[in-house]
Amino acid sequence: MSRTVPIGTVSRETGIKVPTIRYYEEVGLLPSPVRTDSNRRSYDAAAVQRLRFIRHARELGFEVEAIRQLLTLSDQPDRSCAEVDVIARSHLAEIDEKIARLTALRSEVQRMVDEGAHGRVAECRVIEVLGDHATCLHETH
Amino acid sequence: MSRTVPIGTVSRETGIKVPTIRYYEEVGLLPSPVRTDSNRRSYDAAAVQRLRFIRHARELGFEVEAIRQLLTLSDQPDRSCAEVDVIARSHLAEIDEKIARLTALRSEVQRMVDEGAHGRVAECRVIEVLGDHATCLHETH
DNA sequence: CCTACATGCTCTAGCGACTAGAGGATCAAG
DNA sequence: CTTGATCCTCTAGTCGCTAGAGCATGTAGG
Repeated sequence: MSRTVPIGTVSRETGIKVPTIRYYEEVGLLPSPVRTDSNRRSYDAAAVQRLRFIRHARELGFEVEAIRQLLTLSDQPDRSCAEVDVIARSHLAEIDEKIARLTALRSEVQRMVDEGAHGRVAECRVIEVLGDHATCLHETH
Repeated sequence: MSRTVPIGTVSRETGIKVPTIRYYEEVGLLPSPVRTDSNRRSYDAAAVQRLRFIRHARELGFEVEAIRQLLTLSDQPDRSCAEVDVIARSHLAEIDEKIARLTALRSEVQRMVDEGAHGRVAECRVIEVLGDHATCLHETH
């Protein structure tokens, strides 16, 4: 029927390393593919698509568990949409928090660089700055 | 001379868990403190300050290795400022990249939520969206 | 003074999400 | 037919912790 390809090709096409693909299979993100006579994994287009999805989701910060949930839901697309929405929304909140923290960090480090930059002073401010001031982030987690 | 306190107190004061403090000692972020007669760690104010620095730096996304560098430099504050500056600047670049990726992610997931939200369609778009579109981030790392 | 119980110690093992390497089989090209 | 790339399984390592076992101390109440 449709062409199937070996794991190295899939790796090249998806940008996911070979051992990582095997790892995804092991932890149940990717169904075990058919094997050739000589026991080699052989993937079809659907598997490649699924891996592409996994890759993007990982790149975008989803944890493997969240991806597993999304994939499970999408595999049985009935009572799914609402649940997917919940997962996506909670992830959205996470993202917003990460961005907020990183933005705070940015200005903190920027200040370090700015203040440290005029170079003369024997004692650099960096440690003080991080030791004393970064209190604004204390209860953010 | 100055009062020294046990590890539990330090933990409470810094918000770092006891095993984590011992871990930081093990990996060389924190010098081994003096011990009491009964072999218990006893920390002075400097150690607490150093731990506070470590905590903030970790919270702000510095890796342990970067923190080690910063602390090493600040321990010998001569030829240090320029180097600290280099480290801080390279971290600044990292942060900017992270923020950029997360912002892209945010709109991606937002779109997922928006498009998925009108609920009727039996087949949710989420997987497609992540599988096909997120290509904008491909070569960013 | 004795008993609880909290706190400390060391040591080992586990987590997530990979990554690297050993040691061996198989394939495709020259 | 040999070379080199690719594949297989398996084990162990990475980072930054975290949890637990099993034991030794410290502190407070009765």
